[in-house]
Amino acid sequence: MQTYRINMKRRSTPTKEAVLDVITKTGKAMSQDAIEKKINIDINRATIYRVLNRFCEDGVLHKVVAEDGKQYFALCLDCDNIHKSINHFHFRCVKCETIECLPTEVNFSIPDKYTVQNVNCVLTGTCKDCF
Amino acid sequence: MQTYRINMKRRSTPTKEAVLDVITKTGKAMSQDAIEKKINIDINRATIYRVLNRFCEDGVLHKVVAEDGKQYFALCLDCDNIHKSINHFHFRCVKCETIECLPTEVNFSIPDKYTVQNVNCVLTGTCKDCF
DNA sequence: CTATTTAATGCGACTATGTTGCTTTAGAAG
DNA sequence: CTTCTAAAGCAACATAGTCGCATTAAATAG
Ligand SMILES: [Mn+2]
Ligand SMILES: [Mn+2]
Ligand SMILES: [Zn+2]
Ligand SMILES: [Zn+2]
Repeated sequence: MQTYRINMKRRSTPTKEAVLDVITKTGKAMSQDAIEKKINIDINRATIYRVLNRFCEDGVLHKVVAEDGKQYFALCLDCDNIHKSINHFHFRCVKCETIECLPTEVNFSIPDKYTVQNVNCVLTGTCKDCF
Repeated sequence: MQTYRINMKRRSTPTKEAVLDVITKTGKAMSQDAIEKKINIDINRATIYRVLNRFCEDGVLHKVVAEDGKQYFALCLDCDNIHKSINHFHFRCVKCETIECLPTEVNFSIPDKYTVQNVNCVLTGTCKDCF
């Protein structure tokens, strides 16, 4: 057993605001480079990753790894409201290259003695806008 | 529409045999570097990737991308026999660092106008051997 | 307001992971 | 053996993500 304590000493910085802002406005899961491109101010690559990971630790964002091997970060607001839980499917459109959280819950039964800590499910294809 | 033709002119080489052999014996999904380490003969990195991708094209192997962003390759024999379809869950054990195909089928409903071409579902946690 | 503390940033170096172009090697078939 | 060309080797490249360390700048105390 391990004690887990959320770091409460977060400082509010322009970088954090900008990153969260662009993800919120886009309404999709975004990669580091997509965020960097869409943001007006110049933020270092490593910093963006650190900001994103901090947001994940704090439960503001959640991370998805698509079959392109890249990490995508999406708001967790959707998880609580629209989606049932954090275990929802994600959809990657090969045409518009966007990743979105689906309202579809991931259901599974797991063999005996297995313990699941994380779920990463991505469906790939064509989205409603690119049909 | 595009005509798709499977390349029938595959040659049998020691490399192909060795790669398929180690994957078969391990019985798990393996990454390029794991294969290279476990193989006795010295095979170039790029060659291993090309062999693996060719096997995928030919339906011998299938590829899974885990949340570590790496590609893992597993036998498709299991898909036909043990598993119901190619759309099965995969399990990544954080302790023994192995990835295996689960007999658990992936079921989902997709919103209207979405078309699914590929499914990539990985559960992470502790496997039965590491419990 | 200034001074102090330390979280956050920038920068550079570094580690994979995977791909591609091009030359060389070696299966398969006649 | 000769021919054809798939496959292998090699090197270069691209991208993704991390880490150490110096610097900057929020937060807070005084
Ligand atoms: Mn999501
Ligand atoms: Mn599988
Ligand atoms: Zn789309
Ligand atoms: Zn295990």
